[in-house]
Amino acid sequence: MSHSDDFDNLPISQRAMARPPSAPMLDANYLEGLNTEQRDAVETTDGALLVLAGAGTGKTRVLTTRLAHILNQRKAWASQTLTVTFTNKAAREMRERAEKLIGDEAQSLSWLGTFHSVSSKILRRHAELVGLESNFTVIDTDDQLRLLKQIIEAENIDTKRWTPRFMAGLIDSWKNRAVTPDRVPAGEAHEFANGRGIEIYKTYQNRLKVLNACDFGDLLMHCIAIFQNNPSVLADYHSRFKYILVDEYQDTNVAQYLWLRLLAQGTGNICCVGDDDQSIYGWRGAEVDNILRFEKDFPGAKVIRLERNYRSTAKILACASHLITSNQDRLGKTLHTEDEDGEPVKVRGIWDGEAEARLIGEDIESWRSSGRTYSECAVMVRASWQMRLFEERFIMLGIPYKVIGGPRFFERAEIRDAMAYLRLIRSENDDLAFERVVNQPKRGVGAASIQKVQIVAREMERPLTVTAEIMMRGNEIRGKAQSGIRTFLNDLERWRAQARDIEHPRLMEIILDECGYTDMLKADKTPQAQTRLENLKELVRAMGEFDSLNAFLEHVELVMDASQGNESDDQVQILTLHGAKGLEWPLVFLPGWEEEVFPSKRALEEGGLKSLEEERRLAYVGITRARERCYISFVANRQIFGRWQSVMPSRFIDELPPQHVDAVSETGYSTAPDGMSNSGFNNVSRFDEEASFGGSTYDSPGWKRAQARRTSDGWPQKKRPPDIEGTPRKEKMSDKESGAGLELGQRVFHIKFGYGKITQIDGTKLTVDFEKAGVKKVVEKFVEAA
DNA sequence: TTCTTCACGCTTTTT
DNA sequence: GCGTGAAGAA
Repeated sequence: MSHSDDFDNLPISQRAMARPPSAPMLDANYLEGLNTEQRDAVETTDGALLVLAGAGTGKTRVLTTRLAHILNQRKAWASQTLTVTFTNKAAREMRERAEKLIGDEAQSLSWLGTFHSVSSKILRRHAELVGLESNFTVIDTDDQLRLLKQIIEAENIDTKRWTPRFMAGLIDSWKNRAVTPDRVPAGEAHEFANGRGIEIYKTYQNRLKVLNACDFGDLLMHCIAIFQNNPSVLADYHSRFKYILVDEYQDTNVAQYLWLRLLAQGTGNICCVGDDDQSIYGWRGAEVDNILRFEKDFPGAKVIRLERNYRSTAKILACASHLITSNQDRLGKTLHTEDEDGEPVKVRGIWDGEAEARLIGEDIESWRSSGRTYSECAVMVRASWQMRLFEERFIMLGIPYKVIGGPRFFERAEIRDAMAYLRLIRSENDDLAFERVVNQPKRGVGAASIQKVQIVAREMERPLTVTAEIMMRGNEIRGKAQSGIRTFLNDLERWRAQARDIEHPRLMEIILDECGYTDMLKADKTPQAQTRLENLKELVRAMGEFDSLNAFLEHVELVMDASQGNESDDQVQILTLHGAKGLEWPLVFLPGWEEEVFPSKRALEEGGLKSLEEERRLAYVGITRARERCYISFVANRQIFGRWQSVMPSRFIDELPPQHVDAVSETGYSTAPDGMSNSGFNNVSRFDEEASFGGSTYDSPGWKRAQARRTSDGWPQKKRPPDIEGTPRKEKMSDKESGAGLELGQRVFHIKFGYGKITQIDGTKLTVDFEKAGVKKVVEKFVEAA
């Protein structure tokens, strides 16, 4: 992105001219307004430093000010600092804020970016060291899955039983831990098709090399390999990077940790900023351990805690802090504020999801009519399926809203198709792109014909495009497929020629029109076709912002988010808790706090205690997003995947400090059937009387339908297909019988009852003395060592 | 080859 | 409840 690359590469004389001695020192007033700890974190520039920055303690400010301070103190040129973030958004924000502090010099922060973009930049300089060319492509998940599917099928393994997705997950988890094919632990090798996973991993890596491609994990893996095997290259980066800054350190995985450690060995000047209580990406390989172990990994490291919160009212903060103390694995911080108490956090029990959406809609309307704005409100859910209800309700009420983090622009099918055409123009080696669009739009080239070409291509070791051309000449393909491939190849040839003297956005239009894609969408009368056409127009527009086709393609591969405009619109934000990190609103709604929804059922089944703690951190993140008001709610009945279920309030609700909470029943929770306890919620709202309101109160159609589906025990019928033998599946907590490996007197954890000590063992039956309930209970399942 | 039908399975998300 | 993906039918 930045053009003025490295000062390091300039002769000293030119460096001096590039930056005259009279360059104004920044006013030191950028340090003003920082508290003692923040200032300490900014000024401790040398050595290893861990900044434990709690929610709302000014983390980004410290990071950017620190960067400015290093430059201002003339400790390094901008190009000698390395700053890594996780998302493009965070990188963009850092750059913008740095620009405000140091002006144009921020342009020279050429090593500020995501782990992946920095890695890709490094890798392009040394690609030959790992057998790639410097113009390698970065493939995304979709291409990755199709590639894996081919490989697994070629190995004659049933792709239904051993899905490419599962294999992709394994490869991902290996790459997250920087595990190369020859280092896969024996135990994990058996997880896929009786140990053939390693073979597939190897073949996959080889295929990538042939395609001159990388997946996202490879960007880091290859860098690590280069550093480890080429001391001179590493030494070069050691002298280059005088200061290293890392954002969101709690989200680093093992590979990223190794990457950082290799680079930090040089000067030892590394500053990591993070918050162990906000680590919510364990499921994609993040290791909280990295932050917990920091002082061991970097001996002599200093740790600074930022505990003064500038965001939330005292009551909101008290709720969040109290909740998170239920977690065992933490470094421990005590957030405090000098803000006023504010309103207590409101906890509401509601009849069902529709009533919940109605109520929140009303709250937002009254917030708005009291002179506040929609954009000051956010609804944060655990899973994206929960968003639908709110969207429907907001549409009905005419509340403007915006869903954050919906389907990504560059992941839409039509955009990916268009991109595939461009990739084929760029390089005839792009087999994945060829497969994607030979028959898109339909040219009568079916699976059978494509397979024919693939077989020959493999034998000749040539790309599909070239092979197809040769087969055409040899008349080896007949019928519809013949003419289809013929026109496809001719078109490609023509477009390639045109690419040389036509502006690339115009070329895109020509391709889409001539290949029949536009016509195909125009003929399609479904409403989606219209939006697809508009998306393609947007793509053409976006291409105009880049100098060349290559520049555009390279950008898209790493920065998969289209910058969305009109941020200034006054809209309520609907987003997932994961999407909310780093953001804040005056008014925050946290609906859906029910057991098995939040904490999510899958998380508990698969990850046990570790996941439960992560879910709790998610709750913590949610509450701490609120500045002024926080509304938590749960329902008695919820439709999940179209099935009605009675649900229990989330355990997290009972973990809130009662003195800071205002608990209310809004819609007859107290009269809920199916033996639901009323949990002390006795108020009755107007919805209870107004069954005609349109939602599903007691005698609404929705409720009747739900009743009809219920079996005699009050639970919905479930169709449970028999488990297929051999189906890969992680061990569920619910399948784990207790007793195995547990001893008398051992401290254990139970998903429902919490911590306790085993007082008696009788086969699989354990008698456990639970700390919380203060009761002895006999339990058979859901127990694990604490 | 393409159209139709049936079964499955389904957090979270970035790069 | 909905979209995907594979097997069978035209």
